[in-house]
Amino acid sequence: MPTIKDVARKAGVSVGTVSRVLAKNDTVKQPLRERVLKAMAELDYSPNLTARALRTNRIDVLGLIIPDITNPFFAQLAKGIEMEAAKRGHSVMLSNSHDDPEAEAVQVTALCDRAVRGIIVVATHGSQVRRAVDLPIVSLDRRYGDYALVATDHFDGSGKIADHLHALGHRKIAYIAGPMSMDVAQQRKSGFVSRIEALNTPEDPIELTLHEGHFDYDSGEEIGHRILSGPQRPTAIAAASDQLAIGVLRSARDLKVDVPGELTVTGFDDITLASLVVPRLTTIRQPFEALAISAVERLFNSAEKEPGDEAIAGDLVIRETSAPPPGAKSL
Amino acid sequence: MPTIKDVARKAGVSVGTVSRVLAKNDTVKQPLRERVLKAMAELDYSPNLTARALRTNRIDVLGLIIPDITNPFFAQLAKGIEMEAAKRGHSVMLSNSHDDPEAEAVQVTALCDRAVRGIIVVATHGSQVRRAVDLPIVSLDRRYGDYALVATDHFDGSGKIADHLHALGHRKIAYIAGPMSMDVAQQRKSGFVSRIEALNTPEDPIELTLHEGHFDYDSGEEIGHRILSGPQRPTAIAAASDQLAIGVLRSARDLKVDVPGELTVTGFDDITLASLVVPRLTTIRQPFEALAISAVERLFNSAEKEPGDEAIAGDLVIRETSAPPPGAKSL
DNA sequence: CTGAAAGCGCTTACAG
DNA sequence: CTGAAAGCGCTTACAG
Repeated sequence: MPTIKDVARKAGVSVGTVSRVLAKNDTVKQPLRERVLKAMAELDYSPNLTARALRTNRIDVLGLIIPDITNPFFAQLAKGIEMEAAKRGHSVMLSNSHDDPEAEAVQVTALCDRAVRGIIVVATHGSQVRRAVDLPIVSLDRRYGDYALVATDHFDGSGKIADHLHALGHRKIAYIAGPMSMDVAQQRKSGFVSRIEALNTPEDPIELTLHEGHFDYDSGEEIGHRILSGPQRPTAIAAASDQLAIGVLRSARDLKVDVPGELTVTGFDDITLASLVVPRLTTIRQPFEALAISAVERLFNSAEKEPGDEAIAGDLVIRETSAPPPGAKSL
Repeated sequence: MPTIKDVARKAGVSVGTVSRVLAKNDTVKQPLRERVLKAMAELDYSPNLTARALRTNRIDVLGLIIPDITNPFFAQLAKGIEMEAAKRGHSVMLSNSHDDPEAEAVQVTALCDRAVRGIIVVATHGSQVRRAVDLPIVSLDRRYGDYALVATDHFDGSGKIADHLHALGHRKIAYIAGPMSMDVAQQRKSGFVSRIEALNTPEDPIELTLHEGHFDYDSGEEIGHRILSGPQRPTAIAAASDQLAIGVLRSARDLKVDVPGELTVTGFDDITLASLVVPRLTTIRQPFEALAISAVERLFNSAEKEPGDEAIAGDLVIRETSAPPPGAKSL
C-alpha cells in the first residue's frame, strides 16, 4: 500500500502538501494540486484511516448495540441507521447484546475503546451503566441509563387506534395490554385508555374491558379465546402489539368468529407479518426511518445543547381487520 | 484518557515495560508487573486501539456486506457472524448493499480502507469485483467474484425433501422451482429432480411435473392455484422456498384443499413464518450457525492453503404440512 | 502558498 | 529482564 510519502515523492512535494490536498479545504495552488492528484491516481493511493484517526482522535464510525438483530423491528432500525450513517460517510459497528445487561456493558466499553464517534443503544431490560463515558450516547426505543431517548410515541399511536375504533362505531371494546413491567406496555395502554375515556360520554357510552398478556402470539391466542368465549363479547379487540393481535386472529379463526365481519382486531408495530396474515392487520406503523434518522442526527449534533427525549408519532395503517361493528348503519 | 505514558510514570517504569505487560506473553518480573497492573487499575487505563492498530497494522474488526439486514435469513447470518467474531474478540462492521453492485463495490473499498481483518460478503446479483484487494474475502450464500463460497447445500437439501415425499408414499408430485436465472434455484431444482429420478423405477413409477416461479408468496399462490385446479392434481407439491410454499398453502385454503389430508406441501429455508403459519410448514432448515462459523473461521485461517467452496447441509424439519397421500395404507 | 518538523499512542527490535 | 529509541502514516501549527 502506497503511503502519503510515496505520493509526495512522486509528485515532488512535501507530505504536508499532499495532506492538504487530501483535506480539500486548504488552498494548494493549481499546478501543485494537479501533480499531487495525478500521483495519487497513479499510485492508486488511499489514505490510511487508522493513522488519520490516531492523529485527529476521531473516527468515522458509529456504534450500534441492539438486543437481537434477528428481531425484525431492530433489523429495520439497524438498516435505517446504517443508511443514515452512510450518507454521512460513516460506517456502523454492530453488536447484539442478546438482552444481556452484562454483554451490553462489555460492548459499550469495547466501542468506547475503539473511540467511535458515538453509540446508539437499544437497551436491554435491566441494563446498568457502568462508568461514565465521554462519547455521545443516545438511547433508541428503550432507554439506556440516563441518556436521552428517541422512541415511537406509543401514547399517541394507541390514541389513534382508539379514535379509529370509535369512529368505526365500536362501543364495546377489549384492550389487551402488554406486561405492565414494560414501559412501552404502560404507555400504549394509557394512551388507549385515556383516549377512550375522553371519547366516552353519558349519551354515547363505551364499554372497555382491560386484559394483560405478554408480547407474543400464544398470549394473544389464549386471551383472545377467553374474551371471545365469554358472555359479553366485544365488537373490537385492540391488542398492544401485532404479535398479540395475530394470536387473537388465530383464536377468532378457531372459534369461527369472522374478522372483520363480527370482530375488529387491531395491533401495534406493523411487523412484516402484519400485512402477510389473512385478513391483513390494521395497526400502527412504527416510524423506523424517522427514529433512525433522529438517533444518528443526535450523535452528530451532540456538541449542541443537550436535547431531551423525543417521541415520534407512528401512522395508522388501515387494512382488513377493522370494520364497523355488526349491525352498524353503513357510513 | 490516560495513556501508556501516564501508566509508566505512575508505576515508575518505561513505556516499553507497560506495553509488555499489556501483551502478556512477555516476561516482566513479578514486582514490576504488579506495580504496572496497579497503576493501570488506578488510572482506569485502557489502551488506545487506534494507536495499536497503526503500529501493528492489524485491527480486530471484520467487515460484513449483505444485501439487506431486514431479510430474516441475512439477519440470522449476521447474528451468527457477530457472535462468532465476538468469541474471537472482534467486532463487525455492517453494510447493506441494497442489492446494488455499485454500492457493494464502494463498501468493499471502504472496508479495505479501514484495513479490517477480512470481509464476508453475501453478493448482490451482478456484483463485479473492481480491483484486487489484499484482504481475505469470503463469499457467503451468494458468490462474490471468484472468492471461495460458503453456502447451504441446496442440492442435498432438495434431495432430502424428495426422499421424504417418496417415503411418505407420494408418487404424483409437482415441483415449483425458483427463477432459473438464480444459481440457488437451479441447484435446488436439480437436487430434487435427480433424486426423484434415482427413486423412479418401472415397477413403482413417479410422476413429476415441473413449474417455475419467483421466490415470493404471490408466485406460489398463483402457481398453486393453477396446479390444484388442473385435471391431474398431484398429492404433493414441493416448493423451492418457504415463501413459494406459503403461497401454495394459501391457494389450497382458497380452493378448500385440505393440507396435509389431501395435499402435502413442503418448502425450503425455514424462515420464521414457516413455523407460524397454519398448518406449520415442513421444510429444510438452512444451517445459519454453521454457515456463519465457517465464514468467520475462514477469515482467520486465511493464511493457510486456499480452501475451496463449502456446501453445508441443512436439516429436514418435519412439521404439519406433510403426510402420506390420501388413501395410503398407514405406515 | 509550501516545507520541515513535531507528535498522536502504541510496539518492538536493539542494547545492556 | 528492562530501558531508550525508532517508527507506524498521518495532520497541523510554525516559519518563511
